[in-house]
Amino acid sequence: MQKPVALTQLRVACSGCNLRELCLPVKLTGADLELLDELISLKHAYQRGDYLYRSGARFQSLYAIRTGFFKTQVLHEDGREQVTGFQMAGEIIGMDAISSDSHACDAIALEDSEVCEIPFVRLEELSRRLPSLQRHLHRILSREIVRDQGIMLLLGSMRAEERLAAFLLNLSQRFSVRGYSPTSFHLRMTRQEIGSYLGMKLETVSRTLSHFQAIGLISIRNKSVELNDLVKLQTFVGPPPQLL
Amino acid sequence: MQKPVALTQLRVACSGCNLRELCLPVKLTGADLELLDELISLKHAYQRGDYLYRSGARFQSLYAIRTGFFKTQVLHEDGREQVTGFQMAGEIIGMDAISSDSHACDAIALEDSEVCEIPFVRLEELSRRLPSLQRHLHRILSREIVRDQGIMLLLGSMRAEERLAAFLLNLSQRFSVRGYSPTSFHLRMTRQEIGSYLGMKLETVSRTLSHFQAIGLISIRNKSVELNDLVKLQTFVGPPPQLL
DNA sequence: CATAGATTTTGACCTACATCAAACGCGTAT
DNA sequence: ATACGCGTTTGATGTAGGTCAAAATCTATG
Repeated sequence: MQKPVALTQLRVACSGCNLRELCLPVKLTGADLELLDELISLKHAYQRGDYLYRSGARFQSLYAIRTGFFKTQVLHEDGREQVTGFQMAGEIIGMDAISSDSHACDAIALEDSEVCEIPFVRLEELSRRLPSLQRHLHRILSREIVRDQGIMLLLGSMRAEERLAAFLLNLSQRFSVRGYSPTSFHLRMTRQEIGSYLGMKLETVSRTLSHFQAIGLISIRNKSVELNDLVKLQTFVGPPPQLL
Repeated sequence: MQKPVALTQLRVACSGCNLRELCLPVKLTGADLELLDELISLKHAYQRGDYLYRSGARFQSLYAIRTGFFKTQVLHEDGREQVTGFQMAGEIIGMDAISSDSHACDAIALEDSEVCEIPFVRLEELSRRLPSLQRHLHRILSREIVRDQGIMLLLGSMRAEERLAAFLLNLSQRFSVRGYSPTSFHLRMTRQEIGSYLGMKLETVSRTLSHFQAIGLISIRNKSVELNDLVKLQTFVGPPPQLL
């Protein structure tokens, strides 16, 4: 079931990684960066559908996504699932597991992906020696908290149209930061997964996307989206005009 | 507006605090605990309605709640608000601010409260020297992430009845850990605040509570609740029986 | 302790979204 | 090429919870 194929052990380390600016090494330089390189030597490849980790599994490492796309989900014992996030290159995953030494959610590859393993005990050691790394680790943890709060706002107080608009804009922004087009991209997840993430049914996702397309806001065919008007899309995040 | 009245500077420090087991000092002993004491010397008192901090304010410290009750909320620019949590004694608040050096939410006292200020830079310094403190800080940050994921599950995939049952059980459990009755307590928040937190309108909160009372599950009068059957309440968290 | 304002409850009605169902498109295997 | 299966779209209908409104109750203040 789990297929962590150890990839090239070639030193394609942080110092040479083009995600340096986004990922864990932010602001590290020279000798400090080399110390981090030593720590993060293992790369693993995952195929679409593979689990990076499962809920309940013993916690040992954080993972930095090098390439590809993951989703994280929590399962309620009654079988209901909630997608808690979609992660892309440069993002760190697995932080929920620190609190209990075991993973609190599943992480599943949505396409063929590569991750760097970050043994957490060693990361803690190193961050004791490098204050700037320590600070950055804290920022990453905190950023996750802020992200989650944003999703609470979305789930707790937005309507379906707003949620979907916010979702598309969020993806757009993240692709943009990574040098991809902010207006044209592939959704790696199903309507069902989007729906789970946004607290709505897949049919509602589909209908709402169709509606956006009908009014010319987006063009969508299967998993390819084109955002035709980012500014107008932004106005959909917020109460309908007549209520202002 | 903000009234941080510096309280007694008497050394009512961590080492003598009865929240020691719940709060930041977990597992610290002897000399290490004294180092933490030095750091956390400032106590502040807040009255009901006071802001502990506001969204956008510069980040300097985390806060440990000594006594009282707070809520945190994020405001959407259009005025909608989402309550993101209710915090009680022994809980650490303000961690969302680490990522951007400014607070991402408001924290407001729901009753007269006291907090210990934890200057974050100094906490980082100390946690570089004390691995067990470092680990605990990471756990606290991670625990917040897990908590938020639980709320996502709640908001994204539960019905009103389930959310409210889960909410009451969560409070029950937290009071219990603190030595208070798990079956009889005061809600410090309004129906509106509960509703905001749980993603429903105050009328729905009120109706659902009335319903729980009608079937003998709880007794509620204003803000005093009595949980008459914790086990049965638990069965309300989960899909309705006919779907199993 | 009287009054005003907030909070809560309850009722009647409405709507956004869910549910159920059918048809369609597309990728993959035979 | 054909068929199977999964994901998606679209339509028809149902309902949980929202909205609006009024009454009841609580709380704070002079």
